[in-house]
Amino acid sequence: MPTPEIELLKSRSLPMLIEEEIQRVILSGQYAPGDRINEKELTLRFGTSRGPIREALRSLESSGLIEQIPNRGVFVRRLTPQQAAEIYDVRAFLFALAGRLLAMRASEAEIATLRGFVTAMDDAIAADDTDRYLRENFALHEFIVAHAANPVLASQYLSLIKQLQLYRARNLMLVDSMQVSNREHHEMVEAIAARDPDRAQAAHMAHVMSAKHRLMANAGLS
Amino acid sequence: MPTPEIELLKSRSLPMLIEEEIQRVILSGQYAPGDRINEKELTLRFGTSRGPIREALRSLESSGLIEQIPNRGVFVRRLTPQQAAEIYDVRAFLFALAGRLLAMRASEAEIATLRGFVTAMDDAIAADDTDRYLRENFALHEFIVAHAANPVLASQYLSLIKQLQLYRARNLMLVDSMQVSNREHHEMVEAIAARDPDRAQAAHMAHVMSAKHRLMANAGLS
DNA sequence: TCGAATAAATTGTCCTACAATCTTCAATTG
DNA sequence: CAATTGAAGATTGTAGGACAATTTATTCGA
Repeated sequence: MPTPEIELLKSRSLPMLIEEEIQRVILSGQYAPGDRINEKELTLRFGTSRGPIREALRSLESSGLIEQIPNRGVFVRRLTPQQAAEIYDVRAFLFALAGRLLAMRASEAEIATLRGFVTAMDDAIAADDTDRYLRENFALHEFIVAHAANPVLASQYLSLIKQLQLYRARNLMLVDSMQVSNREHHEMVEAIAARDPDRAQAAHMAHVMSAKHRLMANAGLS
Repeated sequence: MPTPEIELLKSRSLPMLIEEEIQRVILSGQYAPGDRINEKELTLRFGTSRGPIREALRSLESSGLIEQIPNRGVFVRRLTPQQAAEIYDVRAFLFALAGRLLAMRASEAEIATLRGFVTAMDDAIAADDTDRYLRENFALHEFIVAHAANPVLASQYLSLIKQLQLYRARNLMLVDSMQVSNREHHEMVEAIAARDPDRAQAAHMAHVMSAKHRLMANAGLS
């Protein structure tokens, strides 16, 4: 009886829609890390039977957002600082590859777009608009990865990003780190504009590692 | 009468076992890329109902071994040379990270093991024993990734390796390329032994890119 | 032989059922 | 009173039947 909103299927299968919705709920924080996810509750929420629900959960498991414990159910994954650090290392290398690839193939239009993001972030910093900064920041990163023309890379990178969202060290971006961060963005984009793969690769990797260190420092780690 | 199979069920769920078995069948080539996978056939093969089968297939889909087409079923994924090349690029960067991490933390015992692999491969080349070379080669790569102490890295790397196995360009290793390849292994291992992260990183990346180029050349591409 | 009509097979989903296991919570015991 | 036990109750894991929607195979007619 509930949720008639999921009538848009036909293109995507029901488990896929359910998967996306559960993912959305997890990433939005409605389900917190460690929370148990109840199948019956989901059948009520979506108005489907357990079959599609269980299929969706299987899919989510391989994406690293939930953990399945036999006979006990599925739980929203809980990331340790250690695990977050490991993800950052992998992310740095993937992002470095994205930067290198983009530097080798970026069009003038793409470069203009990239510069637009950086300028927008400069504006956001000047206006002390953290929300806007974060939005533009995410858009820049996503743009770079999406335009590197390597779907495998994009898929693995996005998977890591999602997992990192489980690690809410509630690190409120300080104006200070926004400035540092955007200086790094500037170097990344200029390296791409210069069509210098090595420089771009280094800049992209340095940027993620720098973000990692900022986060770890924030969390009181090394 | 505790059969081993029942014991396995304690630790791993039925869909997981099914998933592993299907994966084994795919990687062994029994199911070829493009083949359709029939649910009913699988229920007969495994003696289970469709539920666990479908769950296993969902899991396999996110691992990139199969593709799901709505209302048509699941098919063993078919990789284009282009896609294989993309996977190689990502693999190169992940492997570079593995090399770097291992160079920073390898124990004397680990280094000895690594040298053992390289020596074994030299022997295999001398004996023109391709099978043994391939076995040791796989073991070396796996060892490096497993001992880099980054589970996220290991998991993504292994996922790529599995996908690459779908791309059977039947590139029979030539003695020639075995020699080149093992020279690269030597440099990788010595860089690790020297605890030189930058050198190890470069050597590992170069090795994978070199393998990529050998494969692409074999396949008649650039 | 070709194409259309028909039959068969397959997927996607729901439902009910039930054993195995986990969780809860109250009664019992030390 | 705290800790333990143990019986309900809940939940997961799996089976199996059912059926609409869709795809694939087959047959038949032109």
